[in-house]
Amino acid sequence: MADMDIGKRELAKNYEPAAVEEKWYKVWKESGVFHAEPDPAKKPYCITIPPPNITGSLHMGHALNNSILDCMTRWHRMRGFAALCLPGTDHAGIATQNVVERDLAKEGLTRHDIGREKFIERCWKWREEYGTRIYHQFEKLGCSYDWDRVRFTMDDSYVDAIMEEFKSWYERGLIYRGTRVVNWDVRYQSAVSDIEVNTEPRMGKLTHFRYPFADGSGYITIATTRPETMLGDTAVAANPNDERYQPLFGKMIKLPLTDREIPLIADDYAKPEFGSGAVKVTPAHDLDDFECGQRHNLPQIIVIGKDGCMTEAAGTGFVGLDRFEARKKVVAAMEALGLFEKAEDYLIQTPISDRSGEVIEPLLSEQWFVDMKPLAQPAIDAVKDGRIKFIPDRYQCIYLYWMENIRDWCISRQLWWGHRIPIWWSEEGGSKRHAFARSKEEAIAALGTENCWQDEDVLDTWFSSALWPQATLGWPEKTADLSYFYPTNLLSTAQEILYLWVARMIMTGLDFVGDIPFHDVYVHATVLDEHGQRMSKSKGNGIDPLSLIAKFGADATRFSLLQQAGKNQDIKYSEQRTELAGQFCNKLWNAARFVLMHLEDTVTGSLPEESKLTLADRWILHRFNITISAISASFQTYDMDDACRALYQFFWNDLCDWYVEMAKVPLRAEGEEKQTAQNVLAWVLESTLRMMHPMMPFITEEIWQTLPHQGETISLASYPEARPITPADEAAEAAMTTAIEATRAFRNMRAELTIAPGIKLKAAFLSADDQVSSSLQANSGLIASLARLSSLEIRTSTPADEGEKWVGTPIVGAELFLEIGETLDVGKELERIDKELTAIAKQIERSHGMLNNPNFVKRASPEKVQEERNRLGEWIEKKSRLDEQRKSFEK
RNA sequence: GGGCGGUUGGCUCAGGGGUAGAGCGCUUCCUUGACACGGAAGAGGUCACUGGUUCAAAUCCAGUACUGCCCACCA
Repeated sequence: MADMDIGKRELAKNYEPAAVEEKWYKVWKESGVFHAEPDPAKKPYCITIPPPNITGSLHMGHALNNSILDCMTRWHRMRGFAALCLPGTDHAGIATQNVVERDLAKEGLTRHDIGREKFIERCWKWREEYGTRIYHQFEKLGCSYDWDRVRFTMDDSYVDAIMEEFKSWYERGLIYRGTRVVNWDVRYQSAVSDIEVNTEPRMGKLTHFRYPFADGSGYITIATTRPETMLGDTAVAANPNDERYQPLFGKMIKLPLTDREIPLIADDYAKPEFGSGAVKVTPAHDLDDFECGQRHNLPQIIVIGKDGCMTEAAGTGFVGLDRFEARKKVVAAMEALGLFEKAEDYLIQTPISDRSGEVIEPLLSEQWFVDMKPLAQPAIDAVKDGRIKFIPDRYQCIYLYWMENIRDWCISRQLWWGHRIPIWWSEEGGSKRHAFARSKEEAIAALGTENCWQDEDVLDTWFSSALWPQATLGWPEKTADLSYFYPTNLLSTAQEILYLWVARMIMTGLDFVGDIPFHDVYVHATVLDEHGQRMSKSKGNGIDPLSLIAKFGADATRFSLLQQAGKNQDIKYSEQRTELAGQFCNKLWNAARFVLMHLEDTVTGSLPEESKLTLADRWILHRFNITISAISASFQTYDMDDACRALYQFFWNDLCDWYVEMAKVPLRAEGEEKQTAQNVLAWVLESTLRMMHPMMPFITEEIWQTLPHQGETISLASYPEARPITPADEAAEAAMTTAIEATRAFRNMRAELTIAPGIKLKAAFLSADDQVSSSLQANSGLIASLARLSSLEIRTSTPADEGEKWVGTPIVGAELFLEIGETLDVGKELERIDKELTAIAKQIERSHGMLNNPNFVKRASPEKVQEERNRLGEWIEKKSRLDEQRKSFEK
């Protein structure tokens, strides 16, 4: 290898990802490979990535999703689409407020200490410092995103979109002010939406109290899991059909611990079979009770305040107490009054705030809501009529079920970080008025008074992310981007934000832009730890994708995730998977080394003409063709796991294990034969790299650059396309199958008889099948080299018949023999034959069983029956030959 | 309580009416000029259970049992 040119091409023995990745990412980014512009000559392909929170750091879910997104983007880009993958971040109201407050706490401060304005400044400062960290992490993963178009949900133009959204819904009466029981997070002192609440079974008590009737005629027993709410009871309800209570309806009850009397009402919300059949009604602190209260015009008494402590309405004994303290005290007080009946252990489905982990307090409060029903219908239709497709399709049912039962959306949050609600208030003569306004000037104009103020609340984070696809492309302006790239093609995400986000994007897209926001919704698997547990900070079982990238490389990380991204199962992930993918990269690297080592400057990398190709050449080109067709089909349906499997098998088994081994013979030769092999090898490797590139961008670029290629970068090279399969392909496949099978059979005999691999043996074959015979003969050199044979000849009779020292084994259509002379170990050979005979006997039995079944012969298709007959014939033939061999060895 | 997945070799998973597949792990052999992060040859499974449909079921249907996820206001 003294040749300078070849020396230059030499690669290191092991693949070292770090430097390669940094180098190429920089090149790609700087040369504008990732940037897309509307181009009438091209078809658009667009993804707007799920914007991570500015508090976020790349986790396995991101790594998986963004591997998929980037793979799809790169695939389309290589196929000539104007491929845009648009990145951005979400201001993430609660999450960000949370971290900033924690940050403040380190200085011993709360947000109230510094005030709203200063606090928001701190939030912005956070976003400046940490809000774009994750971009760098996407770059590490190799994501080919258009960094010229990054968007943040609080960018000025994005805010314009939100204003437009709010204004439109407000003016159409879809946004309204309502007093409802909402999910109250006492830690953040804010409402949260239903979908931000998780129910968790927690052990608690079901407490039974006695409520005495006001007229002294005994008592009624009620059961509750939240005794402290009794202070706000305004009725007791029983089922109208409940005979026990029918005579008592309308009677008044003296509510203990208070000076109030409350009625016993009939409402079928009370289930007779539960507890005593009577239920206390607290309209201000329970959604059902609230609705029941509405039906009966009951007063609503708020006894638990926004801070989770008892209000004055709770009575002097309880005011100021924490709700859980109050619970104990109420029970004790009832006990003291002799009104406590019992408390039993009870598994309570407890609502927990997704963000703070606090027990949610249902609380009556005034909030802004969106009437969802009118928005939902078009979004239901768009999915039902197939304009939007869910993959896997089972998510369609889940989506439709939710949409058909949609509830109004509480959009106001009592937070500071977020989009301030663009509503201004004024008050005249005790009556409040409100109007939409983007600024104080607008508000004055709208309300006709300078004496006005803006609503204190901010919008739910999802109110802004609901606009993501259109707002990032310029809506409400009619931009060129919007008209070219919208609707986008793919939205890939985790299933937990199907409602929170996906459904709402569909609704806003249809409502504002008049078209769906994306065609495909791919819901990817959840990445679990290797024991099938959800990864979480508290469990400490999370795997950090950045450390995987550092250890094994971005390509290995991507490939290992894509490999497991099936449509049914969640992913049980262990670091070993990435390590294995890293070994795959190394294998690729070394295959490339091999190829480069054998390339000469005359190699063009273009395919030699058909007539010069060997069987091995024709076969590998056929395998490549099949593989590219399989991968393209899998990408089309988002079967990333299938695509990876096809790729892996082709590369490792077909290309490395067989083709490269077979190519070694002509590569050692001289002249045309050698050149053909070099060109085919270069062509196949170069094409394989392009085929792999969307999944493994870095290593493929690095190797591609050292091979004969066209273009500046593989990321803009064309993606290989499948061609129709020809009869010649099929012939090559058949002939190679025989050659491979023969090679395996010879190797197997050698191994079973423990013949040292280095020793070359004479081999022969016997075949009645012309095709098999000619194929074995034509490729005897190939087989001889792969199986380390000195020669391969055709025999017309079994060598064993002639008393020579041969051992034999059947393959499809032929019988193979190995001359082993004096080295034969008869015992081992008998063992080997017996093993084969046992296997054959099983097959014969099976075949016999089928063919002796008159129903099979009568009802199965004639082809199947014939197939089975042929099979049986073959097995019987093989058996008889082996039996003869066995006899000859027994002597 | 409803809905949806899963149950296939020791592990992780494909497959899917007609001879059970892969990777890892395991056993034996091999440092041969791409790669020991490698190569070759093996062992290993009545495809959760019970019924049904069928000439034929791991595969289709029904039910059961586990298991996971999503949804749900039973106090």
